[in-house]
Amino acid sequence: MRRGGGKSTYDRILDMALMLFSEKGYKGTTMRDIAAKVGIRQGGIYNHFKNKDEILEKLVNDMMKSSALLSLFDSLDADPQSYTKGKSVLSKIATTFKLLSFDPKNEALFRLMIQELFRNQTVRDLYYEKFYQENVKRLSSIFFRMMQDELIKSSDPLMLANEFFSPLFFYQLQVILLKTDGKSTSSAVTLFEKHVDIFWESIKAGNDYGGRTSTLF
Amino acid sequence: MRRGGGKSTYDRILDMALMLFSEKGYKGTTMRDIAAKVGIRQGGIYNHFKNKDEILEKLVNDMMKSSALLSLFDSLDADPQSYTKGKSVLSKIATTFKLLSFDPKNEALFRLMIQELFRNQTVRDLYYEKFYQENVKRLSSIFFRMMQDELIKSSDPLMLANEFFSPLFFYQLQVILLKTDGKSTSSAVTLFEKHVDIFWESIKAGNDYGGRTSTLF
DNA sequence: GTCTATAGGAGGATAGAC
DNA sequence: GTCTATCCTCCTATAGAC
Repeated sequence: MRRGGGKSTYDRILDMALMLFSEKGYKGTTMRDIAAKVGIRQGGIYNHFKNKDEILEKLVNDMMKSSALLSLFDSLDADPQSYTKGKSVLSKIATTFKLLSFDPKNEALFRLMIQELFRNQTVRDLYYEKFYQENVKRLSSIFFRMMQDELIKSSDPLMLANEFFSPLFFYQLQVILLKTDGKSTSSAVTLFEKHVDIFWESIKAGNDYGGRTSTLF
Repeated sequence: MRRGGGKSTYDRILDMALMLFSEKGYKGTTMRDIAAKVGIRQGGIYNHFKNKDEILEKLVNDMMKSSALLSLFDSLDADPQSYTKGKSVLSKIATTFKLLSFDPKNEALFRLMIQELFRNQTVRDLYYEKFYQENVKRLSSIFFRMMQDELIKSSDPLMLANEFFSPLFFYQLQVILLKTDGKSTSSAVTLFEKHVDIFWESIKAGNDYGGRTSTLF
């Protein structure tokens, strides 16, 4: 560890490795590439990591602990009032997705995750349990409570969660792809809000009073 | 070319390379791996391809020409009656997505595409123009015609296309991931139909006659 | 067209001086 | 902890016999 805000070599290796892995893939990145970015010689990395795999493992394990999305869910859970607001909760979630697309660290993690999804069992398990299942479960309980409060129509909360989540994931992929090519993201960015608008209109408890959209609770 | 239905070595190299690339990634696959699967020696591949890159290029270029989804759109365009059926058109598209998840060749292409998306400019261009843009544009024109026929509510066709497409893409990813781990896909498979149900309910021209859902056409 | 053999190089990892 | 030097393995690609 170095003092004065400077990062330790260990941390710098992780940072640079993440950037390189996310750009060129794990196999496409050499220890020499990483060392060069860090500013040390290739052999120097082995003072901090046993081998290349250990760097990837450490990065993958850190993914779990740094989910800005789950933090948001936690803060929503802590505030019982939040569920009564209905659409604004969904907007907050969509906005978080949008902002994460522009966070360099999250972008790199996303790219790494996608690239290693089929090649790496650990990444796949992590994606499925901690990213997909966890987020959909959290969303599901939000929709369930909204149904209880008769804010939205009664239906399958888990299915709603899937339907709300999947476009957000997809739009984030689009934004990150556009950024990769240095293209404008302006049109893709509007998709997040529009998704919330369309989705909310389709689930909200009937403005069309007396319609077939009665809640069963 | 060999006679009698047997595939040429050239084609077998492409087939095996696609399978291996989709499992272990381009960089993670060696020429020896490919040769072993084909049943020839490593050097023999160079009688058919200049180098490893040329195999990938050929595979990538073939992706364009083999889109079962675009074939479906073409057949829909050829049948003017199809649009009047409304929901069944969407079901047909969703079912195609679902079936493609279980087509080995499509699955391999999907995996290859995802893995190379960030690493390979050509794959990225292809994904964006031929896969994303093209499909969304086709969907968009379907929704536009449905609006003209007052089958569905009036709104932005392009946005509807995005909202309809993105869950299908996402669910296909889930199915393929589950298959990768040999897990059951039964729960994921139902998502396709449920998506169509939910989506159609949210866009169809009002059953609630006289509501705020009037079409503007 | 496929084989063997090999060139040529890149990449991961270690040893030992400082 | 970082450096230099080196080892060794693995890989792509080529040359030439069959």
